[in-house]
Amino acid sequence: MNRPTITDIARLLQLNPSTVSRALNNHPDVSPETRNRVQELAQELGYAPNQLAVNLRRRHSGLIALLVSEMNMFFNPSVFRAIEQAVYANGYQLIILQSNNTLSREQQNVQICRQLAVEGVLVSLASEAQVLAHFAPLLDQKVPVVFFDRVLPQNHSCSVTIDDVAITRQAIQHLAENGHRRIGGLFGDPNLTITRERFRGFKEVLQELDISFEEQLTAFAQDSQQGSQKALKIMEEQNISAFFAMSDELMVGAVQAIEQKRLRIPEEIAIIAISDGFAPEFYNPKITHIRHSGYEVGANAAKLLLGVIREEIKDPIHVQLECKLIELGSV
Amino acid sequence: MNRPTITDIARLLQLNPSTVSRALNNHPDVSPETRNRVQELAQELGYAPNQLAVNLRRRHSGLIALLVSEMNMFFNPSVFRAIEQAVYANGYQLIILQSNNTLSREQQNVQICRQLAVEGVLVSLASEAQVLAHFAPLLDQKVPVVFFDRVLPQNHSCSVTIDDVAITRQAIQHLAENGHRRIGGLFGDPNLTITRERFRGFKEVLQELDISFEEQLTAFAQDSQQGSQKALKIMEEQNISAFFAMSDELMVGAVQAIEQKRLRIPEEIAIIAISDGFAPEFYNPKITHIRHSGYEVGANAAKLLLGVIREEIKDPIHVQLECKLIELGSV
DNA sequence: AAGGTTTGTGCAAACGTTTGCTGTGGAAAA
DNA sequence: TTTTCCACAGCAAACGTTTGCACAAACCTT
Repeated sequence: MNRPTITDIARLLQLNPSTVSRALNNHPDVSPETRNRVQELAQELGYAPNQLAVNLRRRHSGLIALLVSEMNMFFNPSVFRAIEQAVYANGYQLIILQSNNTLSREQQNVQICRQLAVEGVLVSLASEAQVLAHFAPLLDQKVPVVFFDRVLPQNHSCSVTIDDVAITRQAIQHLAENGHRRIGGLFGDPNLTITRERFRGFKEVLQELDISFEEQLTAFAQDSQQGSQKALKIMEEQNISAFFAMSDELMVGAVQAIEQKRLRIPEEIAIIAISDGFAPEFYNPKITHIRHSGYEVGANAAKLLLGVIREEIKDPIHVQLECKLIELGSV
Repeated sequence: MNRPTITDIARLLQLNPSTVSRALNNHPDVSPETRNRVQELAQELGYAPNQLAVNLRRRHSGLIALLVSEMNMFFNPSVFRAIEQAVYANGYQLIILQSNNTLSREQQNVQICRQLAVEGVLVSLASEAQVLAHFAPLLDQKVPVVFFDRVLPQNHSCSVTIDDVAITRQAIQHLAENGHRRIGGLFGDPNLTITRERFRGFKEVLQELDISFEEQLTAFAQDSQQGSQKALKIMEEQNISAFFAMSDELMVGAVQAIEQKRLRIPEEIAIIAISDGFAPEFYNPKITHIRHSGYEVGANAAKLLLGVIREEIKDPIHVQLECKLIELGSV
């Protein structure tokens, strides 16, 4: 037999499908005897409800979507792990949609969310997205949306971020306390708010510390390889005693460049990064960093989303996570 | 108005829902004039088909499931990227289910696949899974399943793997050609077939090379940190001139240990690994490795699965990917 | 013993589509 | 003119559930 349905069970037991449905859902209206007969047969036939039909009838999908720019090995895996755990623990399924950092793909993904009637959406924006208009189809339908990590300031939904300026200040101050005054800065995609904010923080704190900001000591790079090249260039053309890397990817690039020049960390050049905490362990000495936990981000984003779905959260909440300085090596 | 349906459009245009459906699907039976009227109104109302209803009616879900043991930063991201791309390009949605390496969770995930009526399943087994019985509910319903990476030898579905013995031979031979005869071996979870095969290959090739196998030169570790500890122990207690690491994770662990002992690569100790190719770039000199491309694995697995779904592939195909030696530093 | 309440079950509609069949009007063919 | 055919649209069933309502039988009240 093909996959058995409620109707099959009803026919075999001379019952009405509705009774079978109630029996399977432990509805109090059905007699214990009938309930048992139904459940036993269901077990025997290996019955599993057709979730498609259930969802259609119940007008929800049990789906939560994760919209993410791309898979990368640094930040994402721990975010995913946290989200998947929370989503699973609450009986939802997670579907993952990538935008590859393009706006068009992000728009498509929003459409897909609508079509699948997802009940909530977690978003880390594509770098091309400079405005949130393309989320209107979801927001109009009151589909809960939570933005995390890569967000835009003007969003009216919940969000999970960190205080980029403060975190950068923390990093640079730590370098300054250790006597560094010529600090190279490695930054990511300048289209991202996180990049712009961290860059702004970088300039601000230098000013506070009475260090003049020199553009030639900074660089923007899209990936670790490019980061490595730009770090190399800075080291060759400028005189710096430390690097600040705004992400794991750029930290790796910087270390690569430093090792290529056969400089010792931290004696000849120091490095500090904003990091999820895993990659800094790869090296010896381990890299001092400000811990920006992807797991925490994911867990908080999921928690907010579930709160909004359950209507426990009515108004947008903007969570800013605390970030701690993790001293693993001297700088 | 709430999300508009086909029936809404039909009512507004004084048409039958079936005509609207056909118009939207460009069915030839509907006049160009009607088609235009329908499509214009649909556009105006922002109509998007309810995929739940479509799927129920069409008796398929448009879903492909990815069952994976856990998120880790090394192998998985590139596998995911490849799979997501292929799945998306073919109009399916990807849902991701983690087992956390437990059998019970993997069983649950199989049930979820059934309930959601997924049309295909890609599986990298949990380490606890020593038998494939729990996939019977899917296989009985003729749901296409493709196993990749972490597989069991007795599977009767398609699979994508590498020749673990051959690849290990390649690595060790390369070390031997460079004069290494005392080689430490770092291996992963011994419950996994890949681990056992690579370990077997390790022993076999040593024999072929007339090097006696010494158990104390090898270790099994679950993660990079444990790998690092065990590598340290081997270096301290034994006299070796090179390490073989069977995965990126263990390579990182080994390098960590080597750097901790302040040994130079490759002058004082060499290292070779089986790797996706990304992490070896972190270091300087870069790590020579056998390239086991996660992207290739994902792409091939997805291609096989789509082939089976489209019924282009009838009989189980077992793909064994070629792996190339990538010499980045001398060993 | 008549009325009221409870208990268990069935009926049918609904969720939003798709699709085989039927039916109509008009054009083309005889 | 009559027949044949075709283009177009509607009807209704189906996908597998859930659920409000109706209803019968059995059980309590007075």
